[in-house]
Amino acid sequence: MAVDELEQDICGVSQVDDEKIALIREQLVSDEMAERLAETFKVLSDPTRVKVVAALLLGELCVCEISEIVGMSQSAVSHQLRKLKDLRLVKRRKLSKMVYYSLDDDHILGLITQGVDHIKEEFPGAHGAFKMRGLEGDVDGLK
Amino acid sequence: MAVDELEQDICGVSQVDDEKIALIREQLVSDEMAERLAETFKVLSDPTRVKVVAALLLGELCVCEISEIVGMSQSAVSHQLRKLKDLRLVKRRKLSKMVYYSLDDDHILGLITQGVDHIKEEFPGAHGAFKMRGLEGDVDGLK
DNA sequence: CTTACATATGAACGAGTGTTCATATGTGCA
DNA sequence: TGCACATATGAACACTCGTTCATATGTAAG
Repeated sequence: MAVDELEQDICGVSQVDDEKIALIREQLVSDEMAERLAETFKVLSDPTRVKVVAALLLGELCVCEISEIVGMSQSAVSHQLRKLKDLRLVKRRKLSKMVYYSLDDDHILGLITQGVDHIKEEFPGAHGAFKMRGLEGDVDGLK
Repeated sequence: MAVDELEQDICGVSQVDDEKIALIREQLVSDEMAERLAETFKVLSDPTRVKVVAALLLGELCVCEISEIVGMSQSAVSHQLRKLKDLRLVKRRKLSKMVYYSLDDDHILGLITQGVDHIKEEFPGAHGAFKMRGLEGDVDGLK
């Protein structure tokens, strides 16, 4: 297309450049989609929540179990689980007094896996430096 | 295993429960990995940066082009590109005065795709409500 | 109705984030 | 050397976020 050939064009307000910009804007994600994507990634942008999600990759857990696993207060975990639930990363199952949490769909595993792969690519020689237990053994088998 | 059978155990400080917790902690991602994953997702947790990345999915672009496409000041875009570069989501190529940015590896496309799929799953009937231009046409073909 | 336990929630504090504005760096051209 | 342009950067502001603490809700047992 003409757009590809014009890639070397001077940046600024030339007419051809405006056409290229307009063409890309048409193909771009909508504002609403960009916002929803950002929200989804934001809920995974905290080490605590990543650990919670990683723990749930291994199976269903109740709040106090998660609390002990990630080494944080029950209140903090409950707050974070609410955010994970609001963005539909996890779902709840009540059983008497307890509430069991689990992953809502399997795109979550896909996200974590892509993230791990990206980090592996960043540091190709560091496969042994980081311990990625649960992400290259049992869980990878769940794919 | 015995761990699976004990899932109904009372939460708290019982000995069997402690064993289950210890077992999961062993399989869990390390603190360092959780932190690196969170960092990676954090850089995608802003709508502006998502749009920048989405634009770069369509090809290499210079700063002022990105600036016009996402409708933000050159300074703001430059700040964000720095964060994307620090986390190795994008790379630079200098050509005379201009600096061209492009995606660093193709796990980025994987992350965006997984995110979009997750959102589609959240709202199964809303495929037409959100416009995901560039993510179900040309770019999907790049997979 | 109490008591005990699991979980949820609201207020509040410190830490961090994204933008703007002004300015600096660096390149090409006259 | 001087100017114009593309990009980068530092300071500062309003705003958001994650945790803690105290307390509320809900459930089972005595």
